[in-house]
Amino acid sequence: MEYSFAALAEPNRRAILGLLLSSERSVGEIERKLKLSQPSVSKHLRVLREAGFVEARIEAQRRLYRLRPEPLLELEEWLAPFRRLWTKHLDALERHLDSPKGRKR
Amino acid sequence: MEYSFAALAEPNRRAILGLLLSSERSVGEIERKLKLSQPSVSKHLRVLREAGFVEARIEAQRRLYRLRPEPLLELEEWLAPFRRLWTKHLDALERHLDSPKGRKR
DNA sequence: CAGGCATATACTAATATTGGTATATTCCCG
DNA sequence: CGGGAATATACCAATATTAGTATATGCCTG
Repeated sequence: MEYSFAALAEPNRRAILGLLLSSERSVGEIERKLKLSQPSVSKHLRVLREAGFVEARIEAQRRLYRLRPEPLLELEEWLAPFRRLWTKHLDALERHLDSPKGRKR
Repeated sequence: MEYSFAALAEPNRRAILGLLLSSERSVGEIERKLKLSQPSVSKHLRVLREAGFVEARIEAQRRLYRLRPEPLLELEEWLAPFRRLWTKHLDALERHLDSPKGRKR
């Protein structure tokens, strides 16, 4: 969890995840699609890999990267408690939380 | 969007959002609950404010901070396309999305 | 097996982020 | 109105992140 948000803070890394959404890709493909330098792509992929967002499959000299769901799922879970903020039933919910039991002080 | 992930990358800032989940809080309350220095809290709040995650209400010398849903909602939306990665009904879902109506291209 | 392709890594310089300390600002209250 | 409380900001030092350039590694193919 700690590394997930940091990994996603970089726009190019989010772009890479977006690319991988449709299919697995080699480093070179990512490089060309996003117009990044090869070392830059490799380094971003490393961060994403260490954070668990992607994994690589080796095919000859290529590395084919694909998404891994886990960290994204955790993101989803982190987000869950905040959903009530924009849920339609906000009013009823708040009234409930403001009831004697729900209050903190 | 650009600033959202960066803002969330910092653990103390996520902790602040967590605190605000239950109710609005003054800077001093946050400071005590999270055991952070006052300037540190103010600075994190600034980042959160500029990214749209919180807003402040002034009450005498206090600033009462509370959550704003917008950036979290955007996060949710950014996440949406990735949901299919962990959805149980993946197979059925894909078949549905591949049907004439659901297709993009 | 030599050359070339695909990818990773080391190193460096530039820039950004964070925490700390000191100070400024605003407002309340006696 | 003077002092103190609550918060913000400026400044600095330490550390982290990023892109770039050069180089290393591994694996095909002729």
